[in-house]
Amino acid sequence: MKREKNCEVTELPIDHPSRHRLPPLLRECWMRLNYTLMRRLADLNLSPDQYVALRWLTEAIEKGERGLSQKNLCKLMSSDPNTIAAMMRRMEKASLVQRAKDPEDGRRLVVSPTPQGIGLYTKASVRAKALEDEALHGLNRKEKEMFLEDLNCLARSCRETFNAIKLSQNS
Amino acid sequence: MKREKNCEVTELPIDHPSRHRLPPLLRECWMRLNYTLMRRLADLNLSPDQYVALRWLTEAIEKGERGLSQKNLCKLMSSDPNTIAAMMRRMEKASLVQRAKDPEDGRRLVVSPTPQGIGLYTKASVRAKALEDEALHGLNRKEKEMFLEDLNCLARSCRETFNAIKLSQNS
DNA sequence: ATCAATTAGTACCTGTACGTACTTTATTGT
DNA sequence: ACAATAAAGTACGTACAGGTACTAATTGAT
Repeated sequence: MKREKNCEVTELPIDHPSRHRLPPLLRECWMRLNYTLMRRLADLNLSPDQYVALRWLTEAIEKGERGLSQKNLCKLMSSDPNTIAAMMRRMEKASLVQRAKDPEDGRRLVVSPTPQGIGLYTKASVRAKALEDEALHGLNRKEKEMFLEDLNCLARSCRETFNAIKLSQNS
Repeated sequence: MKREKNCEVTELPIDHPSRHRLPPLLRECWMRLNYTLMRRLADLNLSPDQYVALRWLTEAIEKGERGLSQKNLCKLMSSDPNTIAAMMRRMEKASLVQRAKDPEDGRRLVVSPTPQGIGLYTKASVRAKALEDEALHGLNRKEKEMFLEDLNCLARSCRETFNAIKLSQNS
């Protein structure tokens, strides 16, 4: 039965401009969704990012590949070599993944999930999928489909501006 | 004239499941949009998060308030007290904001932007808005409107699950 | 009026995002 | 064949995300 006594700012007014602007909405969705998943995976000692990495690695194994290079993980996770390297080091220490030099290319480290890592991924994926459904429960099937379509379109635009920057850096 | 010789994984296949799943799409949009803004604000020595903070602070001043408490900033930015405190400390050192004890409540620190901070925000906001338009250029006016509507709905769901977790923590 | 509970903020920790500068291994142009 | 280039990782630094544990100020219940 708690009340805000000195209610400075609690909720955004329904007509606040931020309700119609992309960056604040996107930020809020991502932050809260990520935070919620973090809390729901906390007992597994798995962060959302580590979960995503395990997903890509497990799928690669299922497709019959030996694993993924860290570079590949960077691209798939829209991340950065440094970030991935640090994460893989932690995950290797936690026995969730293994790393081995690629015999075909001595520069590459091929990362693969351990059985333990795959098991953890399986457990976590149930919760992650449930959360996704909860987040989208306000939209009906048709709306959901269109929304994801638009989001995909947005992702494409973001990829383009992103690539434009990345290319201009090597000049 | 660069080519990938050993093209392991470059682009996601057009029918990959990730193209229709919320978390990967949301992650990609947010990461890339944020990264792009970061690069475009780099010469101003302003991070995307600091830009967002300046936006809330400047708007508060324009509405005639003295500023915002750090707690308020937390809520508005869907962030965390620790994160905000550290950011405000950095921004105070950079003379972008001032902090003063609230005479009405000795616990609170009221943060307000300096003239310099407001000036920087004004410069940055032009670039931020341009980026937003670029990101959404693939959607027409009607689609854009509906998309933001749905995103708002998603944000509401995320707020609810988020609040559920926050409340259960104090029990 | 007092004392327990709540609230705002801090200190210090781990983990993620990304920058620059570097090593090692592969590839390419001549 | 060999020097220049490029690619994959790493080391180390700063900024953000959030945890626990703490201080100090305020509120509320008795």
